[in-house]
Amino acid sequence: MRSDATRNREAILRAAEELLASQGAEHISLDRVAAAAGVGKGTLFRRFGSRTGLFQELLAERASALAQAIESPGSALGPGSPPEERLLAFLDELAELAERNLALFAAHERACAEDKYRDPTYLRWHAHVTALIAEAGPGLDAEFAAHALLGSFDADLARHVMAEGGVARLKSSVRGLARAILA
Amino acid sequence: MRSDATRNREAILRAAEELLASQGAEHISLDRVAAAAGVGKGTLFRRFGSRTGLFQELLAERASALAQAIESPGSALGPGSPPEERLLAFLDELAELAERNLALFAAHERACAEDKYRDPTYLRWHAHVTALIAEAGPGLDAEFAAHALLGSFDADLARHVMAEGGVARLKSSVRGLARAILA
DNA sequence: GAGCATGCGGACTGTCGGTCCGCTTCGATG
DNA sequence: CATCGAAGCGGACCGACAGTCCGCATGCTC
Repeated sequence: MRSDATRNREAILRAAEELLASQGAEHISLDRVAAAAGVGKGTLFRRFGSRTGLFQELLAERASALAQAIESPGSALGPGSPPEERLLAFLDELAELAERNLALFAAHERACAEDKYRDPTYLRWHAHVTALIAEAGPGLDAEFAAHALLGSFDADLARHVMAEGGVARLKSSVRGLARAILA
Repeated sequence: MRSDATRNREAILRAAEELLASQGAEHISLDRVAAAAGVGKGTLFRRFGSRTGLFQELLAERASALAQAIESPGSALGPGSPPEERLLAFLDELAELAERNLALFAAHERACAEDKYRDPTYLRWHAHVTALIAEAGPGLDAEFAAHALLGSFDADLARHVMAEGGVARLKSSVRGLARAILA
């Protein structure tokens, strides 16, 4: 990749973040993002392919720390801890992530409306949760339960829950659901 | 309402259903619905206000039998039965409804993307499920748990689950989740 | 059958995602 | 440093679509 391309890529991602932060998830058109990045629309599309691609990459970026934490031993999240603990810790982190990136979550959902289950970040999360549920071994459809659990972080639901009670309520409600599933 | 208005209203709803059945949820533009109904676009908008309004009414129509069943005593669904039984019966019915109306569910979701929690049909379902969970009385955030449970009927998730195992799997997975929540 | 509220239709508008292509810039090579 | 091809750029352009508007038609009431 040429150096100007790299620079533009970064500019676009930062512009998108800034618009999400300042305007919320609605009314973020790609024209606007391109303009804010000081870049032509063609450039945006060459880099990211589509609206979907842009928000997927943005989410992947924001989720990368968590993705790493999942795989490195030494915390409650990582391999080595009992599955129950890992799951609860993971969900807590996800709640934090959702709180800090509600607008991004919303925009991402909107952009991935078709093929919601083909987003790489979501797939990783889902595989992780499914594995943990299966490992903890209740007699449930683990794959399904994982989807249901991750559904808690649907942007609208999360916003609604946090509107009364903040992240604390989101975390504790999700933990309650997770415990019920594991029991 | 004038008689031609009533007739057109019906024609629009039937045309929308037919397009959903024949084309799936994507690419159903309101122009197309109006054309298929043999009606001008203005008529459609005067009747239903917006895309959202159209699909909300269509869903309400399809859900009306269930809405009635919920309130009339005499079946497992109705008042008089123990909350657990009522909940499971309700979810079974919802699964049937979802199976028969997958495309409508999808279109409805798309159309209600903003304000998903302001749809009257969803609100009724949610109130019902919340009440039943609260009545069965586990130490859970009933409102939240109801959203999570209803999330099972997200069109994409339902399709995905039914792709391997049909309604039977959807029903049993949802029942499993519901039992876990009530336990 | 006259008068009018109600309703009709479809041309029109503004917005947006995505494409296209002639021009520019980067950076490898000698 | 000069050359040159490949990589990248930008923004005019396109097609689709939700939603509006208004002059005309139609059903209803008296």
